[in-house]
Amino acid sequence: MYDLTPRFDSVPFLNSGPAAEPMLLTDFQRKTLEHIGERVHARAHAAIYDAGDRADAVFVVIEGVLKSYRKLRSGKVATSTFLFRHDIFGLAEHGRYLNAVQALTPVTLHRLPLAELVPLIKRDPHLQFKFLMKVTQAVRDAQRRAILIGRHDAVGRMAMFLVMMMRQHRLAVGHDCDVPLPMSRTDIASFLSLTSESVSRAARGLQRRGLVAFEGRHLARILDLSSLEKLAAAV
Amino acid sequence: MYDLTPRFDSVPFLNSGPAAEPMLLTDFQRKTLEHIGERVHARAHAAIYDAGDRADAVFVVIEGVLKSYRKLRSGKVATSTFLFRHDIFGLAEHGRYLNAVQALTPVTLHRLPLAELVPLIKRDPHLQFKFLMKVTQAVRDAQRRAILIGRHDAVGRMAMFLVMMMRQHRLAVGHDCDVPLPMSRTDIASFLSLTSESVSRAARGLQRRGLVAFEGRHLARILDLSSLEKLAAAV
DNA sequence: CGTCATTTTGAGGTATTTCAACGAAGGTGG
DNA sequence: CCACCTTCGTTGAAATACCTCAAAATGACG
Repeated sequence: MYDLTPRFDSVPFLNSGPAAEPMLLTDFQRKTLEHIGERVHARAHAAIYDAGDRADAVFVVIEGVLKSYRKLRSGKVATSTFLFRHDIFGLAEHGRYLNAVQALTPVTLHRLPLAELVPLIKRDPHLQFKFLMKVTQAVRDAQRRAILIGRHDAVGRMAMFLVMMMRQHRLAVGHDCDVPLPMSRTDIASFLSLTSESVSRAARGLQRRGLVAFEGRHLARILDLSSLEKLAAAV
Repeated sequence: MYDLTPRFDSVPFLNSGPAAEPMLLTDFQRKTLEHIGERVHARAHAAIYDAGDRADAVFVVIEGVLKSYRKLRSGKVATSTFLFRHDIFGLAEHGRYLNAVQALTPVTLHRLPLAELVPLIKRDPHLQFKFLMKVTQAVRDAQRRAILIGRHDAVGRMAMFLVMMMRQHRLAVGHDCDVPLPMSRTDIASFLSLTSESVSRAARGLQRRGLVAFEGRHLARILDLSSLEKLAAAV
């Protein structure tokens, strides 16, 4: 009647909330994955793979931060996501990676060869379901980012970015007003589809309004969270 | 060692190309899905569900076109995707739909209750894998759209949109220069993160340059495909 | 400690957004 | 079936915001 061919909105499936089925692997699943995978270490600025490389594995971030980006014909780079602990990456099409991935800090990865992973998840539907949840979350994030980029004001986009980074950091560290920004302003700019000049001005604008204090280039101290969130939510 | 908690870049998995494992359902899988699902019909402009509704099913588009959108606090609507034949939708979080979905034309849907679908795909890993491929494709599309919106020129975005619609149409009809546009200019505008005025001007600009001829509001005749694609690719 | 890339700051250009009004289309009721 | 009304779409002119180009300042790295 119908085939599952191309794109689609969204995706479904379950709640994916803290309350619902937690997306934790069971001990057995974890052991199984570690069995087929291998640890990979990389230094800051190291390239994990380039766009167009033959896609033979997916990776799980164990430690460190990376960026996933694409070079456009115009020479600009479009950063699609920043990757943190527990994130998975390796999006491919026609057997080739779609994005390039580069380490921003020293990283430890778990490399899962597709030749082993695909048969494994085809044998273990519950493990596959964890991956399905992860991919679903990726769709949610991508939609959120599309809304973010749709905004036309630079400071609003910067505010949303800081809130994103804060949430990301809190998942790991808990409540904290100091948000580390491992990426460069240029990276932030390409993620927000702005020029680095606009990012600089937006950051200065937030600081002038007393919402954030930037200490150096890799730390943002949130001073007025509620105002920042109000600004970020004012889409 | 790590849990599969939140977001991640991308996603992996296989080629998903015409050559590779075709994303067609086997006869058995199709029959199984039809067994748990039910047909749903809706008229044009009918709401399938609203954002925040309890998410208890996902849908497959059998016939017709829909839009998936989100109302923003500012009153603007952000259209996340248009949904065509074979597309799946029903993205949820914490048990609630994230987007609202509305029919643009009369539609026929296949409604798959989660209470039945989830156990089914947990029993049938090969069927689940088809869904995994679909979700992966959604991530690809969302990334592509993010790049699209990142462009700062309205005519370029309009060109990309027309190329997208053309490819979508060709999947169904084959080679054809007449591209139907079931959605309104306002819908296009909110999909491209532009004002409807800008869409109107961009359309007029493309027509003036002899690339496209708009016949009425719901048909675009592609006159100079190569130039249009060149414009769309000039990111 | 010196070099070099990144970041910041400034001024001007250009694009889209806004605001406002007209024209066209679609849907409803008589 | 026609007329009315409401919504959507188009066009014009002005304002705002970002981008571009250029140069100085900061910070990173060997």
